[in-house]
Amino acid sequence: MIPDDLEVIDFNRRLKSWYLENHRPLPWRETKDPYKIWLSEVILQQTRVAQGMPYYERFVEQYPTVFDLAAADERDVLRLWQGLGYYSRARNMHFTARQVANDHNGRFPETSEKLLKLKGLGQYTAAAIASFAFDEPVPAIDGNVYRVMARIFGIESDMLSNEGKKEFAAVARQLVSKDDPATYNQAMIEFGALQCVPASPNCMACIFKDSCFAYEHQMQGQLPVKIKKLTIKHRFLNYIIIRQGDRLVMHERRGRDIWKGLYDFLLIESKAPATNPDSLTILDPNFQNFLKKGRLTEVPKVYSHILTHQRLQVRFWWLEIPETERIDLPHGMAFYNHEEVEELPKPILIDTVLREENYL
DNA sequence: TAGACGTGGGA
DNA sequence: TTCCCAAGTCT
Repeated sequence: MIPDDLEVIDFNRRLKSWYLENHRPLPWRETKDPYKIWLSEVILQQTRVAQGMPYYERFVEQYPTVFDLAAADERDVLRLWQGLGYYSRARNMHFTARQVANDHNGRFPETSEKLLKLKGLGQYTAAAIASFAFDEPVPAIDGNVYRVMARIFGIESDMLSNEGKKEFAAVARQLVSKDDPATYNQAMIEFGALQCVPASPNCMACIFKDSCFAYEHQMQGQLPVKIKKLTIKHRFLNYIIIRQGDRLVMHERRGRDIWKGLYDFLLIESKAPATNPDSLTILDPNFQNFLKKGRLTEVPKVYSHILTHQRLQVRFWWLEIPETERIDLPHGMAFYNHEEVEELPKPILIDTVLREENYL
């Protein structure tokens, strides 16, 4: 199971030659700039290359250096991030940019140990940056690498458990090339992404088919072992889009719920689908007040939005307030004109609805 | 430390 | 439709 030194040398030689012939030319691989490498790594956390690529291009364009990102408003950073998901990545990235700019003269720490102290950088990302930008011989273990190691070396422990992670890390430390850790880590990741894919890998075309544990035992479908218990919560969200002229009432989401830092509308959450708005007045006294001042129209379509741990069923109502009415908004809520609404960071669901309703 | 955190794509 | 997955991290 644990490879000996000779096996490690052979493995590295084969892997590197595969990488040199087969890797994709990705922009963040053309640079040693730790800032750009960091941007790409954060963007790619739990994200496919195809999905992250346009965001990477836009961030580099908009914020060419860590100082540019540090100088930006968090709101604008979130807006540029809109649609990528896991928005804490954007908030942490912005925080870290300011820290690097202000406390480190714009220079990123050069070891994985120090990088690990920065917000938004865990074991994987710290190792990735340390090896890619500074050639530190540390293994960067992401989902691809877990899969490659589990299959080739037959590691059957749960990659999501702490003991499992330790076992993988121990093997990974043996494997990582001391001469060229940057290429080694890129190669492991790329090999997992292109050849040793999660579903139906083409093992006939694999350079390791003569020595792969999973192939030998036909366990490609069982490895790696991931034991996850995921409970899906169903929620019913009812949004009142208060509108006066071209202005909408929006507010920034705070607290521990989803979409923190993003903007949405007056939200009334119910325990069951709310078919008539009257039932919502009981749940929200503010709504009752607004209702008297305007005209309510329902958006007929019911939206379903799926998150990792939640399944959202969402309804929208427009509440049109005549220009002559003056209304008091609850704390944190404000009117935003058309241009401002466009510029605000919003959950993709909100953006979609505003487009489908021909507001944006 | 187990659970939470987005979105889109493919089988 | 439903499920799983995708360059993980935070609390």
